[in-house]
Amino acid sequence: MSDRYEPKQIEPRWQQLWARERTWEVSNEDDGREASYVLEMLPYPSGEPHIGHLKVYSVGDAIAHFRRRNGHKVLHPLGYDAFGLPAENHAIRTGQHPRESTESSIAEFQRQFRSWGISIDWSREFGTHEPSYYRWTQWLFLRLFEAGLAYRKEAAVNWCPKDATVLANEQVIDGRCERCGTVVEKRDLEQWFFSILQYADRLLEDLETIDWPAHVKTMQRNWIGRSEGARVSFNCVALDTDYEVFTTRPDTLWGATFFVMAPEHPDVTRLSDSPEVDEYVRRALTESAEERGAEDKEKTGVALGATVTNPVNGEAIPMYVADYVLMEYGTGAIMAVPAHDERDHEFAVKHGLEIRRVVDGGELPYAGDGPLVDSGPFTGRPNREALAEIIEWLGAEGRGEPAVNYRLRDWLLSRQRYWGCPIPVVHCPTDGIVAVPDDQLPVELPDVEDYAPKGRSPLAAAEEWVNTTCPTCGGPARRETDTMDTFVDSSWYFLRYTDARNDQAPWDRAAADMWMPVDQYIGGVEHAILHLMYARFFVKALADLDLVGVQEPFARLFTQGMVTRDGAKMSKSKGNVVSPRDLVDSHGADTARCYILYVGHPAEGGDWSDEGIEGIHRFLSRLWRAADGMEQGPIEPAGDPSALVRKAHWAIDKVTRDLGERFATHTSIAAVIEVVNDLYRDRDAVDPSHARFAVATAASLIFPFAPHLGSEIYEQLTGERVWEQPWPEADPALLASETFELIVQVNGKLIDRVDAPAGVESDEQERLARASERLEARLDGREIMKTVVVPGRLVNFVVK
RNA sequence: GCGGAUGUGGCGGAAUCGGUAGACGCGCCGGCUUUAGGUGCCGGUGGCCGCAAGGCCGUGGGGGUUCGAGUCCCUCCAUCCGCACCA
Repeated sequence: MSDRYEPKQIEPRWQQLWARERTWEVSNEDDGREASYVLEMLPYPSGEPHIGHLKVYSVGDAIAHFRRRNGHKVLHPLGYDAFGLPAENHAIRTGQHPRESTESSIAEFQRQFRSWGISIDWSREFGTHEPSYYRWTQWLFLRLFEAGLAYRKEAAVNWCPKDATVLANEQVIDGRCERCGTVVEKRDLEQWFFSILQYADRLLEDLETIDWPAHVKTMQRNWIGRSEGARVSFNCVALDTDYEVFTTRPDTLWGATFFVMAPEHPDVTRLSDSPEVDEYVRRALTESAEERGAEDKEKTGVALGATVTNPVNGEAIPMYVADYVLMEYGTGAIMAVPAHDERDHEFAVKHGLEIRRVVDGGELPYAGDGPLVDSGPFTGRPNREALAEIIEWLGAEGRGEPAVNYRLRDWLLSRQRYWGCPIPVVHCPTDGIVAVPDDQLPVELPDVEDYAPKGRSPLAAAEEWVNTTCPTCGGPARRETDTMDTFVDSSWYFLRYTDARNDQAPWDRAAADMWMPVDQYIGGVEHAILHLMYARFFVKALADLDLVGVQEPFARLFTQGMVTRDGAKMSKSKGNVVSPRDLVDSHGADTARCYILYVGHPAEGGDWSDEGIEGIHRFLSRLWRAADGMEQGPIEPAGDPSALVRKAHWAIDKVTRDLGERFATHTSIAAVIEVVNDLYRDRDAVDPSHARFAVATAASLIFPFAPHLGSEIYEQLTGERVWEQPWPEADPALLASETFELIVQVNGKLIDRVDAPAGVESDEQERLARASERLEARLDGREIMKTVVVPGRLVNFVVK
């Protein structure tokens, strides 16, 4: 053994041992231990791992190790989210098959993940692009299809002209494609959808049952966007048609002074053939979502020259077409109440329309509550109370009913792209859409010459593959050429890990029941909506099909903060990227892992500092040198416990609570540093057996963060494998010290500190405080009005 | 605009239940070791006044509750994140 800490010699040895002995593999057999499922979000293998990957696995691995040593049987698997656009775009540029580039990235990820020493059950590893995986993605799609939860319909969908594919609502950020930033267009296309909207209420209610960060729950609630109100019919005499609107404020019906339709509303052109309307609609439709949604956009619109009848007072109110009304929400038409809605107010002012107050209160537009005015039979009633009665009254008249609306839309899952899971259906001229029978799965992705999207899936060019026979009638039929959104792949992967090698079923029910739900899920907050909402929907749908026994996939969620450098996000363009590979090369995996967990609480962002990592490296070196020369033998401290032994017990208690209860990895590591510092300071005075105990304890406590060094030192001192040892327990008797520093205050200000015996009586504690010389000087003869004694802590004298 | 979070030394951060503000690390200063640099080890390090003893100030600003506030309440400011014409 050299006299220097050499991670390059220590780390590979342990990694090889763990691989050879398959240390982190777990079986699905019940062995009496509590089953615990710790999972980091599935990585997308592109290029090589970045610092965010190092962080998520450093956090997750610490939790997995901590649980194992606390008696849990831990499932901690890993795989790859291998389908997707970057690999395909790379293929378009270079002609290299996406499978090749993806698999070489996966190989690099595997190599680096192993070099980090994370405790993964590699026997359950897979990529979502492997036919043995996507066979079951297709199988699950068919179960949802049979249940009516996957369907095809024509709709105005988001189209990214650059990526030449449709996008889900969730993938459009500020009117732009999430991936490439191109302004998206609306196109009417027939597409596949999942009925996530049907699950909106359950997705909302069950948030109560899971332990997730509040802000993530809030984001999901806002995204679902549930609004309660009423659907109300307005009759249009000219066309003899009833138009329904959705409103959350039926109490303001008496204040409705006009009626507005979205430009996309099919009846707009029937209601008016004026060139002005025609021109307005045409312009609105060519505008991008971004332009139309611009913050300070004026409220434009054109009168349709027709009227509708307000059902509550029989009044004829004018109809308009205006682009501030959206076709996708509600019914594509609204009743406008300018006195009590900001947008309607703005429109009314601009177009000189009547503004009629019906709720008493502040300045118009007034969206608050108050007594109703000018509201027929409801005049004088508090608006909130009247609201329900108005809905009831509308119901009796046949003019309305209670209604709930959601912001959430059904999940558009088809993509006109190559590198994804084929949708397993065929189109038959006789039988229509026909599911591919289960025994013909997987429908394998064929090889093609040209990956470039041309407004239809590149798969359409694989004629031999496309032309097939109908499973129902045996006649000629064509395969579906769209592929699935990659979020489908990642909506069930955590179930596959429970039984990853099963070729008879996606998973064995008993295996899934044993492990699910994931006890601790760890990942970036950027998936707060997309992945986390889709996976929740999938599990609920699968529960309804009796394929799983849980309603929620992830019982607890931990969202890690982003690692920055110089306060900025790391990016190649800024040139401030820290590569995990270089770090492991220069300092070793243990140092890299510890540093990332030490800069701050892992839920917060942390700013990378090249000097900071040296500090952690120094600490691990000091720990290593403290052990250097120590022989194998017992680690129980001999004789009376010294301050150092007490300190070690204090650290055990601190790390157990910080790591176990609040994921506070930074203060956990700081506690171990303190033990090592104390040992160095006192090393000449300390009993050798106490020093051994301190070093062994430090090794045991640092193991979840620095597994190689922890194992190395622990083995050197004890001959044992630290991961097979139970998590250490602090001796409560050694946590309580015999004396404490009694704080003496005057009016809450610190005056003096005096030594006092632990467990001292209140009277005695006060007497000790009064004896302080500095107190006397400070009181300067003033009278003590009141004395506050906090046992075991302080005495506060209130004067004057 | 709505919703959420955050604000503490030169820097990252700690203070977990209203009770010693600044743990731990970086940086900086000093000492020892060393031919020297580096490494290592020891000590110091919130600001101001003071030779010292000691004193005063101090957790984004202002106000409040309390014997006592970084922590609770009100208000303002700043930064970050999410949503954004959702009727």
